[in-house]
Amino acid sequence: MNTSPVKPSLETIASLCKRRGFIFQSSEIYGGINGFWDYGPLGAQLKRNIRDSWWRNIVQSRENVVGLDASIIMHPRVWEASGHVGGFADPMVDCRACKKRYRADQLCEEQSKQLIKTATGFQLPDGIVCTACKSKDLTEPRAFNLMFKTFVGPVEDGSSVAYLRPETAQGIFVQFDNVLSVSRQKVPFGIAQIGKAFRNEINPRNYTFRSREFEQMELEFFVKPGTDAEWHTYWVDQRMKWYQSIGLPAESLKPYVYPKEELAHYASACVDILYDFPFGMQELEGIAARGDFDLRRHQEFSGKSMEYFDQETNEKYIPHVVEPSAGVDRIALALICNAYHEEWIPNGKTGGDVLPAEPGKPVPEGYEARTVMRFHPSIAPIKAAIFPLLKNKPELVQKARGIYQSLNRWWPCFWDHTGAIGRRYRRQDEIGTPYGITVDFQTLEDDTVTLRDRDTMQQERVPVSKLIERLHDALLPPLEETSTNG
RNA sequence: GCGGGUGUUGCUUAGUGGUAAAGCUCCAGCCUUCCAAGCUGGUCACACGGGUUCGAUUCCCGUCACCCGCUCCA
Repeated sequence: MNTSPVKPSLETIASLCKRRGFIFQSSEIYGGINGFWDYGPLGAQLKRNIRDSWWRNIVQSRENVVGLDASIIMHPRVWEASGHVGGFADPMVDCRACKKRYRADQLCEEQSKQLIKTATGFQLPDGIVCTACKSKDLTEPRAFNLMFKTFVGPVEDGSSVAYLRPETAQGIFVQFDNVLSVSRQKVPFGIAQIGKAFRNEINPRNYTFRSREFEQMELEFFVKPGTDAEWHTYWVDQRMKWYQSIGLPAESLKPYVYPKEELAHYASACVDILYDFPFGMQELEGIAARGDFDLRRHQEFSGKSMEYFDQETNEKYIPHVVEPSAGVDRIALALICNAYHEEWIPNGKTGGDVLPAEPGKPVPEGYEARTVMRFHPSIAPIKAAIFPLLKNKPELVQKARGIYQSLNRWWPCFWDHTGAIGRRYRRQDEIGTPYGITVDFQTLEDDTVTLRDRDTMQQERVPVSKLIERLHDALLPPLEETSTNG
């Protein structure tokens, strides 16, 4: 049932997220801080569910993938080896006349000149002009270092400089040998990690989509050289299936296959998985075949061997890697956007069908508005809400309370006894709780409750003794395909 | 970073050079035998910092944040 023909605006989404406690602005009482966001009670639970689903799919259900939790701050040489210290600091030039901005090296290259490197930074050679307006009034090249810099220890000098990791992947590469030696894995196998990463984005935008602090879920899957392409295809397929398993419809997702000229020099293939956000098709995840670039670089920079000995073929090689790298916050935002629906439902007297709400138009006579978040039950923050039909009847309240406490042991549940029952259902609709359980007078006679479905608003009577089983089945994540073990 | 817009309570809005109103939400109570009903009461706001002024939420300047477009996107 799709009842929102028109995509909600980002503002509508942000308003609901704040109102219901999914997402707040960071440091809001101080005016906020650009590029940082906090997750409220429901957002924290939603993110937890995303991480759990990913971990279950990538690590728990696969014999040949193991987990890791590396530190955020690593030895600064890690970022020299990874290329982030150099590559993350592209000097930029602004045109004072027409306000265009360029990468200094690209601007020089266009005009067949060479960017001059100085002791302190960069300098434009003579004769460089703005491509757009031909003005010579350009700013000096300014380095935008996109890594957050900090100092380890109390003394802030050059020898104590360190960086907040701009990606979690390097922690995996750096521990490759340790993990290999303790996990009894053989190529092909993977190491997975979830954690925070930090990038000093020039221009954070689109709500939480491009933030300066964000959370990644990354898998480095190590394969025998020459098998990169087939494993890359495999992981693209696996990842597309996972997105659908958490409730993103196939038609809202699109793989973007990088053409050769857009690939990094060491990569043999890269596919982004895009989601149809209110602000356009944007990436949730990138799946790259990176060859042996990372392990080889760390071998060079550390002087430690990253070679793997393949006992079956008696070969020694540095494994190649396929890297599915996903953003938790982007997935959370996609799930929220996808879940949001407004509809007009007939009130009791009128009857008739549920209508999709038309933005900006008044609710028609005989109908009332409903906002409902249609999260997939397996990722909904709250799984069930338990209500006594009336709060001034102690026997109902007591019975319902007992049911709440028994279900609460298994899932995040919500207790609500205030106001009319309809109001309580609607409240839960707006936070996407898939099930409402109501204790009424019949419950006291036959020990059944009503189980109300969020999407259809239909109710059925279920024996209290069957509730856990019913919810268990309904909330189970879809069966996921995990055939990496061959 | 550039240009445009916005900023009054949780949300949507009103309003004023003399410190602010309403609806919804929320909370408490009453009532209520299944979909935002009703009654009574209650909490909560002029983004931040300067300036002008006897007095600024209102006028001026600056800052911050968010939205849109451009730019950027390792």
